Amino acid sequence: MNHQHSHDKRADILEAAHRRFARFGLAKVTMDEIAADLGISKAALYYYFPAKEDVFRNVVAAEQQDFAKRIEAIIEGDSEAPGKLREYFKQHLALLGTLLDLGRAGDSIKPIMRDLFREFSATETGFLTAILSEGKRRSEFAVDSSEQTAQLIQHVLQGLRIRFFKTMTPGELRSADIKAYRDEVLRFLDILLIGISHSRNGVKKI
Amino acid sequence: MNHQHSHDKRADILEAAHRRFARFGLAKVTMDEIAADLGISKAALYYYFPAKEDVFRNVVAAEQQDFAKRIEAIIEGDSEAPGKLREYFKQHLALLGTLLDLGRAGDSIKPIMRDLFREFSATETGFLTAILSEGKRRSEFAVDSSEQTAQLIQHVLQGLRIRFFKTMTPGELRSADIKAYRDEVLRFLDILLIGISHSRNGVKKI
DNA sequence: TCCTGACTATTTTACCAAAAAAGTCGGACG
DNA sequence: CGTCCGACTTTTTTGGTAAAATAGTCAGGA
Repeated sequence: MNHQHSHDKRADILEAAHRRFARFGLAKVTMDEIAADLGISKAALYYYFPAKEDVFRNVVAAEQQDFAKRIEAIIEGDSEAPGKLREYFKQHLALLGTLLDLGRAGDSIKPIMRDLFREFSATETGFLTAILSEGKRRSEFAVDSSEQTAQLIQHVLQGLRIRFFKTMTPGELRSADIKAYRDEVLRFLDILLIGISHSRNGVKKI
Repeated sequence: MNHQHSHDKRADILEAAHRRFARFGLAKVTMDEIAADLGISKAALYYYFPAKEDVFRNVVAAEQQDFAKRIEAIIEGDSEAPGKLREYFKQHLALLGTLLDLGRAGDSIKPIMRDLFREFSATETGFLTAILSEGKRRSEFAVDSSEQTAQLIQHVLQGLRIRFFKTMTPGELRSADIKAYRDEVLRFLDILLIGISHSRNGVKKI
């Protein structure tokens, strides 16, 4: 919208805040520190943002919007629906990696992150529904309800994510653990792709 | 097994404790109350159980063992593997319903429940692996690794469960919500059964 | 062996005061 | 006017402590 040469001050603040949040987490970053990083006073921050939480939300929302942009591009593309679903999963995992840093330092942050994810989940369901619907239209997927299936996929991803971080957060999470998580998500994707593929047979629903 | 404590006094205690725990949760039940229910002194409880937590663990473990018995019977049975997997899911949901009551009153209980579930998860993976392996042997299922797939299934179930209670526990959970959860698990089962069915085609793994 | 009453040890709760951080405001400066 | 600061007020977190509640122990009795 307004990126002329003059640095958008809000963007600067968001960037500085992002660095701090990624390193220490919401609770362990003070507004004074962010202000000091930028060489301005805390009061200046409050000129641009009404609250600390608002700064944090904007940092996360920015990442989510980048993700949304990438997914929209994928949906617009002309590959087949299964390929799009694969791409979606790939981007989803990338987003998670980015948000991983912001989400540390638990407890005080949890309700906020929950909010952020809940709001964004509607968007994600929309994307998944779009991909599934297209696949259905093109006879690449066979699903009863694209909406319902999209929601199931999202809930499984969310569930695996929550489960993962619930069992891992004690102690820093090693990249090996993250890889295990990635692998499991991709294994789910494989089963899912067959499970919703159009050319099914041999299984009777009871 | 038990000629230490002759009669079923332990069972009596477990039963009384179960009633209390199911109604109020671990944190809101005192040993004095359980003892009073049985008309004995608190010290008597400590004759049979070394700690309050141990009583709780035994209550939960009893339910899990009942579940294990039922699953073993199912595995021994002679139905087809997909049917066994369906039965497994059905029993799994039933177990969850039973444990639901015990698991209320959060925070103090969480690490204990986590322990209980974690220990039991090895058993559950074993059951799932057995069902999947049999299906594979009988050419009813096509899975690369029964073990890995069993683990994935279990993690998805665990994830959906955690996700569900994480988003629902504020406020009492209504039976309508539980039904939504059940439906989602069963929808996952449908996709899973197709996804691992032997007669797959038309989808290339990339 | 099974249990009790009376004990001790530990955990939870309530409270408060001090410190830290969030958030506000009148006014300066270009 | 839009941008920012210093000084201010308000809210939240922290730390410490005492009382209450509850877990857990023990010597001994039936």
